[in-house]
Amino acid sequence: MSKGIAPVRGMNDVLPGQMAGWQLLERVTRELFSAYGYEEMRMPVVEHTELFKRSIGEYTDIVEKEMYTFTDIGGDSLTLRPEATAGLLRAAISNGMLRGARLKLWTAGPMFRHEKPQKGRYRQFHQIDLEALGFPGPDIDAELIALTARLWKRLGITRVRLQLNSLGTPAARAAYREKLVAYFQQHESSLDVDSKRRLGGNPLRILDSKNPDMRSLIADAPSLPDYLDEESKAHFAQLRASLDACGIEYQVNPRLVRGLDYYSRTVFEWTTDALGAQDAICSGGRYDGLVGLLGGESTPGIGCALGMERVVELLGAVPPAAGPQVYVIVAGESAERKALELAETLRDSPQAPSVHVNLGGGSIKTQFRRADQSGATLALILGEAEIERGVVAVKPLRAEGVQSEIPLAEAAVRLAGLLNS
RNA sequence: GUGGACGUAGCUCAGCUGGUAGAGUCCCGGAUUGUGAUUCCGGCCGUCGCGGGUUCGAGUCCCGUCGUCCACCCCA
Repeated sequence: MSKGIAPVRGMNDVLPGQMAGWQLLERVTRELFSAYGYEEMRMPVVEHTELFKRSIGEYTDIVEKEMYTFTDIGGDSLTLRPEATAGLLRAAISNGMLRGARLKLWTAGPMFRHEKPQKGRYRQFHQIDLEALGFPGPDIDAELIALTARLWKRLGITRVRLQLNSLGTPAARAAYREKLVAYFQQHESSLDVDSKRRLGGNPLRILDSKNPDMRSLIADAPSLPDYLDEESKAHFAQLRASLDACGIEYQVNPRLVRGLDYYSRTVFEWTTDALGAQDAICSGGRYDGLVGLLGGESTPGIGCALGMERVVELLGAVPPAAGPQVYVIVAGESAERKALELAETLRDSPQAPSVHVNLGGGSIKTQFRRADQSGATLALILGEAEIERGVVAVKPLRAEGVQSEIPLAEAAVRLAGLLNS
């Protein structure tokens, strides 16, 4: 045996036993998104590096130190997407989908960020992403949030909390940022190491600090809501009124800022107390300037992304898919061919039951154990004795009942009767 | 990127102050001729994460490295 090859750090295999949760999430989101009028689309996993620099922001953690960037054979700088919004907008622009249109779109797939792996944080992770383009008002903001709230309900997830904030227009945000930097510079000596670093890059993130020593300093800092422009205030008030009307609980958190530069006005984040430190399961916001920034006709937009690994973790134990309806036990090598033939005949029949044939041999005892473990409703036993008489033995595995025999020629119909009873 | 804990059969783990690896489970076979639980018997499975060092001798001590987990950081 030669030496094994390890998986790439932070990149996980999803094994058959874990798929039930993923499939449940995928099925429920697909149905729900469609019901709200969102259409699916798919984009490449690789984009030009410039796309992410321009959208996410050159001085964000993601762009500065977390991107999988490489030069391809043609000499282009390409990057494995660290998030979905930029690529989706690029695709909408590239394909001429905007032109004043109102679009509701969703996509899902792997994203890549070179972070230190931790529970709920992986280097390849999966997001489901929703984007609504061309809707300026707070109505879409409210509907999008209502959709996510309904998603948790459908999935049976209860330990979640919604936080909400408005960052205002880029101009208002910039003005606030200046005030904030000035304030923290005055108190630079009391800043911790992380906050000093953030002061130059993303000073708003200082507000998010978990360091208790910073609490009083942060409490006295200029507050973002005081610097909001009138239109943003009105937008936010209408959003809140709509959420109230829909009975969606939320908490306004003036210190909720996002790590991506493109957000404006509404930002929101769903968190849970059930996952440890990586507690954000879905977050997003409005990005009215982003389409223009990427070279498209100025179009308002709002979107959000949910982390599939994290949500699947919250689902807990999802019952596995049902086993086959029948399991064919092959008594003796001489019956192998006939067993395959029988299975194919059954699959050809109008009833088309799900059939597993025992493959790879094994004693009768072992085959019965496999039949039991497969979850099959009925076991069929086919051996030389049965073949000679033109029958197959049938034994119920789940319900009480005795073993019987049915003619091979009528197998499909007779089995259908037994399975329906 | 920083700090801490951990890394022994496919899986869950035991292995005290260093003496040359063990249990349960899983899988396979058997316990009267072709029948799933349980029980019993037998079989299969390990370069003790990897690489150095100390020692007569290391799974057990030291260093490094890789990985996992937790927190910081970041974020979905």
